[in-house]
Amino acid sequence: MIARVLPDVTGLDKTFDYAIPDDLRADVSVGTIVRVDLHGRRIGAWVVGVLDPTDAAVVDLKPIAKVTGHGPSAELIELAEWAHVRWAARRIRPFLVAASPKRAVRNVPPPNRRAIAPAPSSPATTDLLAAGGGVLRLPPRSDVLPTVLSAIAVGSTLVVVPTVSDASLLATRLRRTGATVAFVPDDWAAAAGGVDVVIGTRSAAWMPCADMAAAIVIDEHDEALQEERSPTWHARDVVAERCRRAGVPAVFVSPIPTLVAVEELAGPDGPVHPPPSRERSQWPRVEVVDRTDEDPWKKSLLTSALIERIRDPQQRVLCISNTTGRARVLACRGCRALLRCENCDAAVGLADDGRLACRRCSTVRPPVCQECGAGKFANLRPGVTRIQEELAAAANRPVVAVTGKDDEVAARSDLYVGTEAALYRVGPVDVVAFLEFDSEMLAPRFRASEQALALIVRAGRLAPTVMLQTFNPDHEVVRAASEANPDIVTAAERERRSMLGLPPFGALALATGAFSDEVVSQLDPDRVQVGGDGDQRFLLRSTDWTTLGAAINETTRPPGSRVRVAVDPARV
DNA sequence: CGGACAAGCTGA
DNA sequence: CAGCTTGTCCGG
Repeated sequence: MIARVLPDVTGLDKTFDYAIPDDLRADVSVGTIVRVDLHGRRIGAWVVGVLDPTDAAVVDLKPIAKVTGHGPSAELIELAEWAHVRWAARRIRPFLVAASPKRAVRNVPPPNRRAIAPAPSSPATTDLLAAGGGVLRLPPRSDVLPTVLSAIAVGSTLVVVPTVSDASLLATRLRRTGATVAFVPDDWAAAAGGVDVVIGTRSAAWMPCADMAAAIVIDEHDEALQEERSPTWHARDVVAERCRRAGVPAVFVSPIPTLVAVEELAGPDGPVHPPPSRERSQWPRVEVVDRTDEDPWKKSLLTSALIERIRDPQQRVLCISNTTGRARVLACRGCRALLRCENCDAAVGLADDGRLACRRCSTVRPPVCQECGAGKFANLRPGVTRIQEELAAAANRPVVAVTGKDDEVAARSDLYVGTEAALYRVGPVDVVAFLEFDSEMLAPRFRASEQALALIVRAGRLAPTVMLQTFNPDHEVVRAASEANPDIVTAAERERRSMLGLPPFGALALATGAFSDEVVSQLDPDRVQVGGDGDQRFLLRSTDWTTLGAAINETTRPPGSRVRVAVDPARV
């Protein structure tokens, strides 16, 4: 027999045929990780096909040198081939690396499943699984354990969770119920053998799950589910396609399902959710501080409502302020309106030439207020140090600045200030206050609304009360959060994106880096529309992901080019 | 990717 | 023309 092999070598995306020696015959099948001699060196490789000798024209084949161990199943190799078009990856290798064990796995243990399945406790999940899967909307402060237990009742379940800490916490709780758990990628072998639950972060989408009967993606809206390096694959989409191919139901759980999930993964009736009163009870209390009555250029970010909170020594408060690397937010001195793009409604900043420029759609207009025609503006964005000083003075207690670099917040305090990264560094508090929520909500990115709502969800898990200081109290994000009704954002997003042909109504990619212009010029204009977005920065649009990915993969890269293609970028 | 080999450049 | 660099090709 002959093994067709893909080398685990960067820059070599080509298959080679090797003879399978008789003594290795039983150990070699599609997915096996082997070592072979190629061009004078011994390299690792995946077996991607096993052929009959009559199929191969070549006679003189070298033998496989050694069998390293088990690797991704044939189904996952096919999924990798799909993903390489879906995310316009030049090579299949990164996906096979994601699907392979970190260390050689010689033996796969026998199945280890709990004899009696734990009682299902989420009827909604049971119904969704029976209906072939869908989207389950569970409020921020609810527990996902019943959902996973209901899935286990059906059979082996693959569970994807955005963060390591949440995944290991859930794994521990699942073990306590008596379920057998493989925490991947560490327990790759156990997962391949067969357990009740295979659980892990993003990469779990590529992990083995013997006799998979269901898959659950937790916090489908979370950006951590997308790989930030190219290829920018998204665990939600990988799991959806994997389950579709396997004929297995998948449930996507989130307090705020993305428009992509609602349109593509939910049933015709949309996401399944608890009755509004119950959903509302597990959302944080959202306190909207309307700043439109203030003088935006005179007043600091400390509103009277906030000062009242931080002066209360019983209250642990985390203040979130975005100061670094953000577009400036301007307000009109005449009518106090926030300056917005006339084309797409995003907040606009002052460009170097003195005109107003939108970073979302690149529309430029003269420095004139869209509401009253005045030409004088106030910059609404002070620095973080000043905020810290102001907070300390107003609260009359020390303020800890949570900076990006500290792993742990050193000083124990009850009053913190930081950027949104602080939401992942500070423990439970009483209040999370977004000092300038407009910079999140109106950020010049097409997913800004969903991302702003995600911040409220994150904050709502740290604190029972979330404060939003805003000049736009009627904005869809503010209303959705206060009313605990994510449909408000979904409806607005659906209208906007279907009009602009943005995902899920079209395919989008961002090409950056040296020689991007040369690569982009090769794209077939009938299939891909190219928009310039600055020097060596191009937005690529198409009708669907397959067309876009195939067209990008057909391009050739000139030597020395460092072109990065981000398909379905989270932040443009 | 990395080895092999060819073609091009340099200096004595 | 040896000795070195640079570029292109190819591997089973």
